[in-house]
Amino acid sequence: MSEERRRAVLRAIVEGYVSTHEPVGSKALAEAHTLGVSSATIRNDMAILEEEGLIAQPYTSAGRIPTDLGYRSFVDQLAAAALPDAHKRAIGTFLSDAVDLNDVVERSVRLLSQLTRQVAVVQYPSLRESAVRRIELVRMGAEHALVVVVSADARVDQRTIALGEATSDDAFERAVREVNATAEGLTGARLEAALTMWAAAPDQVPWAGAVADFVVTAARGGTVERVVFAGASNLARAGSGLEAGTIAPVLDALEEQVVLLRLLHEMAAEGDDVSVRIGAETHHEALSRTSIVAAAYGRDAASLVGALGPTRMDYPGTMAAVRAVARYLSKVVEL
Amino acid sequence: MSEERRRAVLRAIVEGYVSTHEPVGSKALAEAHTLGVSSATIRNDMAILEEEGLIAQPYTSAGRIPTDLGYRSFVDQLAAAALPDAHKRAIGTFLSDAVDLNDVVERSVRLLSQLTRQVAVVQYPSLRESAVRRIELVRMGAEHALVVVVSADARVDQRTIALGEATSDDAFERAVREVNATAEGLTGARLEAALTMWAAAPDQVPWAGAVADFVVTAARGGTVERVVFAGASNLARAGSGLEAGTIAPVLDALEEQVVLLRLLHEMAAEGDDVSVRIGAETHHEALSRTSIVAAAYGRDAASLVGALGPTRMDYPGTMAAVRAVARYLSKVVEL
DNA sequence: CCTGGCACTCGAACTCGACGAGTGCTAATC
DNA sequence: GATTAGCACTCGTCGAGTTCGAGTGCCAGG
Repeated sequence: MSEERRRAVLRAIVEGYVSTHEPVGSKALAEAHTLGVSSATIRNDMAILEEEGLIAQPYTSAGRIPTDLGYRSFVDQLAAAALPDAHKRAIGTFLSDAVDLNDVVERSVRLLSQLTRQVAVVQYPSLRESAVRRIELVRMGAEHALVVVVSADARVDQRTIALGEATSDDAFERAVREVNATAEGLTGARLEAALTMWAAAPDQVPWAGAVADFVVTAARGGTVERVVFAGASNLARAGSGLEAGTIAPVLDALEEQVVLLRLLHEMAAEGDDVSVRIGAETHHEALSRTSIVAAAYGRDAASLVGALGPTRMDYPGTMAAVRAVARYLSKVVEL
Repeated sequence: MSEERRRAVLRAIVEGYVSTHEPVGSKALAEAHTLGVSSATIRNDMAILEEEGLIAQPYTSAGRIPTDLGYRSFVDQLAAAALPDAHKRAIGTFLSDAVDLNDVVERSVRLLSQLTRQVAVVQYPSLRESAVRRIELVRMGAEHALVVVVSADARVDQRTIALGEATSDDAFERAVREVNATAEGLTGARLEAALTMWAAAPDQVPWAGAVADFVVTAARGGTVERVVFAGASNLARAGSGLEAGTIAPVLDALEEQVVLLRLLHEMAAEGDDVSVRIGAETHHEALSRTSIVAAAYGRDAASLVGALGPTRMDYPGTMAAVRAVARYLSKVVEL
């Protein structure tokens, strides 16, 4: 039954290449004697694996390295690995005393980058519709004001608006009282209707429309999606395996957010426990030499945590760490 | 008067090296005939400059490159350069429609990284003591609550606190009313006194102390200092001039914040319009191959914007861009 | 189906020499 | 005294040539 041994050969090649960063040859594999066959046999298996497109030779007489497809096959056959105890403890102590959402996200991303030695990525929890709890308006200079909306699910959104023309203190205070009275406790369509009516009142302040608009979008689930990352230096560190030229585009992609967000959304749609994109599977030029391991967390599993690194990464370890951090984040965020 | 010409030679070497990234020799300099003397004369000048420690040879028979000291001397003699019109326009359009403080900072840092083609750094405006305008408490699950403090100067601070034990809705609502009545409009010592008294009241909720503490720190000027950066890819891009191994430590330093903040503080203390640290002047191993150009902005010029790049950077251009962005930021933030 | 053996391939690493950019020094010139 | 022209010298870069060996594919025998 050589089929099974071929899988083992592939696994050995992936593991060997990941740890040494060098093409692995049949002889070395035979001498590791975990396979129990001679190098010649391994060579035959290799020839078949190569034909199947799972491994490749950088040049004629070198050892083999896995292709994207090879990693894929390897990953698909992977049983969930356990996370080292030390790491489990790290997660507990690291995240337990976070003081607010920002802090939770910040700590998570740092932690994950340290556990995986990759670039860690955390998407801010995506938010559901929520009732308005309190609206605050604060003057900034003569012509602007800051609108702060606190939602019932403990979120705070803020935005500056232009007042357009001078507004008396009285009118200002009245607007604050009124908008609170109008919006408090409402959601969705009813909120929108109430606010539109309020803004349209005959002697209303001219900037009431702007306030109403913002309150509605804030209640609808916040303003924009954001992802934060940490551990960028892991890309550049010696032995990351990324050539000098390929790291700048990756950093760009990370900062650009848009690309990354789309990719994370796609991965969320796959619905697996932990989802992996390898090399070209990211469908993005800049990331064609990197892989992403991501897992959903939070209410409705609507947001993602992930780790990004060279295709030649430690998949089992990374997957375990990402999974664990995602679970822990879920606990914290679902409060 | 050869002293003056020697300065010109140094300037030419710096400019040449910055633009070509290659050591510049006496012959090339003579042929550019902006100096009007022969290569032999230039060689003599070079020998003196080398003795003064302003330039160095990578190896015996190569051209010269400026040392940190050489750049320093070059920078100190620099007259303020004008910013290209195109860049001025860019600043206007880029920053004009920011919707809140985060947005302003985010846009600024992006913009500056594009203008300078370096890593841009913006420290969040540091904050002064300010009166409390409104305190909001939102329950999160059974055991936690979020405290939101809106200050009179349009800042919003938030933090989760543990409730310790079950609190009835009535007690919760009463606490909100009371703490607002107690704190509104107050600052500093009076605020602290009022809140301590409130928290110490006989039948007070057990978590009143935590709320009081946080409100006081929030009013005192916010929680922590933060700096954001953008354009990290500029470090890695081909021709940045940083060797492969030196960029990981720089990225680490950027993410670590602490180092960077300390450095920025030191630079702020110098009080110049635009302040420059070159190479080893940063007093930090990881940054010993990079320079930082920074300028203060905001009320009391208490926060900094800056650009960080290889010591071999375009100082006049970078300084002009940093200065311009700092001015613009001041306008926006001082509203 | 596995294994030992063997001829072959091809990149890495090294040596070698030609080349030339750049230098420092000296003596002549303004 | 400052500048210049000339010249011998240094030393890194570049390309060609060479060796070395890891790794391969294939074949014949178990």
